[in-house]
Amino acid sequence: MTSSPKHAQEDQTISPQKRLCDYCSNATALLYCRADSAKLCFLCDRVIHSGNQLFSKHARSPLCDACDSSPASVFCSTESSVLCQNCDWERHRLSLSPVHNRRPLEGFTGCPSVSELQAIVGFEEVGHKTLFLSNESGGDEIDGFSDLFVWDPPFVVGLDDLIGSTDSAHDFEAMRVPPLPKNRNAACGQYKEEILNQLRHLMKLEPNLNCENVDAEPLASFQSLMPQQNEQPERMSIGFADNAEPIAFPAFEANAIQWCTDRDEAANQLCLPNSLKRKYLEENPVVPDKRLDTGGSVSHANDGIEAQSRYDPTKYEASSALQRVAPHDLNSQERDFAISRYKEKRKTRRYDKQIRYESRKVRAESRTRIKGRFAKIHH
DNA sequence: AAACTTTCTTGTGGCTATTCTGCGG
DNA sequence: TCCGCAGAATAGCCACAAGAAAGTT
Repeated sequence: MTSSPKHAQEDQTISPQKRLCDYCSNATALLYCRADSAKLCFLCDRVIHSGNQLFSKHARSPLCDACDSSPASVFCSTESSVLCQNCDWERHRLSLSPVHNRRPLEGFTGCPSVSELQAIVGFEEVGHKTLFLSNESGGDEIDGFSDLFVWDPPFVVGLDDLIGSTDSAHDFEAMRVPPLPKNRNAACGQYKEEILNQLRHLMKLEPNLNCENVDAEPLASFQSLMPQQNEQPERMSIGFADNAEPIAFPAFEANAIQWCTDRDEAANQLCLPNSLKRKYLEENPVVPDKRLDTGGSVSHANDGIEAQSRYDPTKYEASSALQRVAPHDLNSQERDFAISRYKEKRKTRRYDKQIRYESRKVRAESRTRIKGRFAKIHH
């Protein structure tokens, strides 16, 4: 490890001016709403997205600690930062030690209560009482919660680990049950204090603002959406592979928080509009490297489910990524770089067809056709 | 600057023709 | 090694509402 959290924080220039809430232009923005293309503080997020059921469907994510302008999708516990995919890539690509502890970050929709917001940003074990106590004492106890944000990622044996195993960077303990994180969702990045401050502020206003009767059973609405803990070792062992069975999410309910991850259908419908994903993929420097990306036979791999059934993408991609880049052509650093890039790219890959506009799909399905082609409708 | 109108571009699914792949003679 | 066949995979076509962009008031 070349960059400790402290070091990372020194590198990080926290700039409140850049993070001003787009709505009130006053508070520090902590969330990003893709649908609104807006940076928002907790309060404005609440105000805006409790307005009606349609708005409440907007998927929000933590704001990237690095660029302050994009939705974060990765939490790096080594740097204690939440990062968007671009920044995550930039940072960890250049890092000489690519084994920072990172994990996908989950967004949310709906109109979360303070309790749920606590859970979302990783303060679920803090509790209301402690939150107020912390407030009364000026918030200096924030560091007292620091252990809540520590999560030692488990050593597990997955394909990715095996790919990188030749550099003997890992000491595998096959079959070892990974320790569960103290606070699975702790991912508040560099703005812990601001998050706590705004949570406290929200809590004071909660009786007036609460758009749901969730506090009767705080957290219940989204805890039920979380993977069972006893599933975690298995999920971990597959390294969040894209071809993993998606989590079965309940149907969307306007006021229920929906956890979004990159690996399930809900994520692609709620978290990141396909247009944005496409745009991101086009702009993201992660993607274009001819040596890795121009496998002709792979070019249609994301066209449909059929493609998925044709081969095991994990096995194929892993082996082909290494085969196409002949090992003897690369030194170990380049190889690590290529592999880490492959891993990053795989995180965002989807194999099922993505529908950008459901309304167009509905219309297309109901349109008259002649031999499969759309037919003119004569009025 | 905001509201409104017009023009241009995009995305959607079922079918078919074409291309690719594997196998046996 | 070449050829033919069968089956699988892929590309392209179609119309038009929705969305985006540009222009006007």
